Amino acid sequence: MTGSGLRSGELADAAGVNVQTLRYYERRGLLASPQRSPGGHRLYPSDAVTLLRIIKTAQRLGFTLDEVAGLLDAGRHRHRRRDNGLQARAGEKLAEVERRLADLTVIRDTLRAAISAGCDDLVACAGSACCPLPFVELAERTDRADT
Amino acid sequence: MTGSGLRSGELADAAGVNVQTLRYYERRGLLASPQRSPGGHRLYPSDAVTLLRIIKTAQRLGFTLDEVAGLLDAGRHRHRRRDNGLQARAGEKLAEVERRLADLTVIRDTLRAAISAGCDDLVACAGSACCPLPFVELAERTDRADT
DNA sequence: TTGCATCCGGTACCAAGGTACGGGCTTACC
DNA sequence: GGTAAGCCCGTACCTTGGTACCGGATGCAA
Repeated sequence: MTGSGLRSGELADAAGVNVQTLRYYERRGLLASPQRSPGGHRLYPSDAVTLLRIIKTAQRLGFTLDEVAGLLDAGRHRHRRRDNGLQARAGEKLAEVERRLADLTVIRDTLRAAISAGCDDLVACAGSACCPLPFVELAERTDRADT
Repeated sequence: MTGSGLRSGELADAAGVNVQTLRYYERRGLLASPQRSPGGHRLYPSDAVTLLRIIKTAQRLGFTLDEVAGLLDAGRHRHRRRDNGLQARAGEKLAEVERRLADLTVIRDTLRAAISAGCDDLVACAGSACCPLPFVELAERTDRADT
């Protein structure tokens, strides 16, 4: 009978994730341990698909899995003391994304400048005063373009 | 005598990196194996500081260590067949950074919309038609905000 | 009841860029 | 010469978000 729940493969297919990912999310606390069949197979309620979509959306917005778990928790027990809800966390994440955007913009502009200047050899550039690449200043910054 | 070269700790301090990182870069092929003292200690030429700055700058511009190694190689043996030099690679990296910027911009706008709309619970949002969070569309995209 | 697809738990592995640890040797300074 | 700091190498570990593999058990349909 179809009313008894989704098997892990069915849920994975429906949500577009790997079966292993479901078990991983369960370990990480994002998915509650579902009911089991008498033989021990997981049986998920059908709204688990929605939950997975929520997780994927939040992840897409830049939240880590730990943060997603926190967001889901915050929604469940209404512990929200004004600094705990989605609003607050989205605000922080927005600030983070904006910092990252500003940083990437600097990187983009620097790459453009290097291309315009015709730089074609890093070592030669480092020795010439007219190269736009910031060999000294940027050496201090620790974050990279893919962070 | 100071003319004999920098010891690994001195170079690491001068370049602002960890001593272990020097050995790591050597393994990765970014730093050539330096001369050794009679007892086996590394002795770097003083321009190794510049090389490390170059590496850090390229990294900062979004190149991976493998890519940095390629850039340095391309500069050394003049193998450049027009698609191999810094110009070409910077062009590709620029395109990559621009894609990332566009993507982050979408994320930023979505976060702003969620904040404006007053969303404060992901699960509730997923159930309401008026929430600006793209639970369906974005579920398809595999890349996340930190990629 | 047989056979095949699926699922189980546990563990290992992947990328990327390092960082840490341990046991033992070298170097530098007094 | 003594002592402390520094360095050697090899190896293990870290983060994040999964993915792969294994031997064995289960579910389901014919």
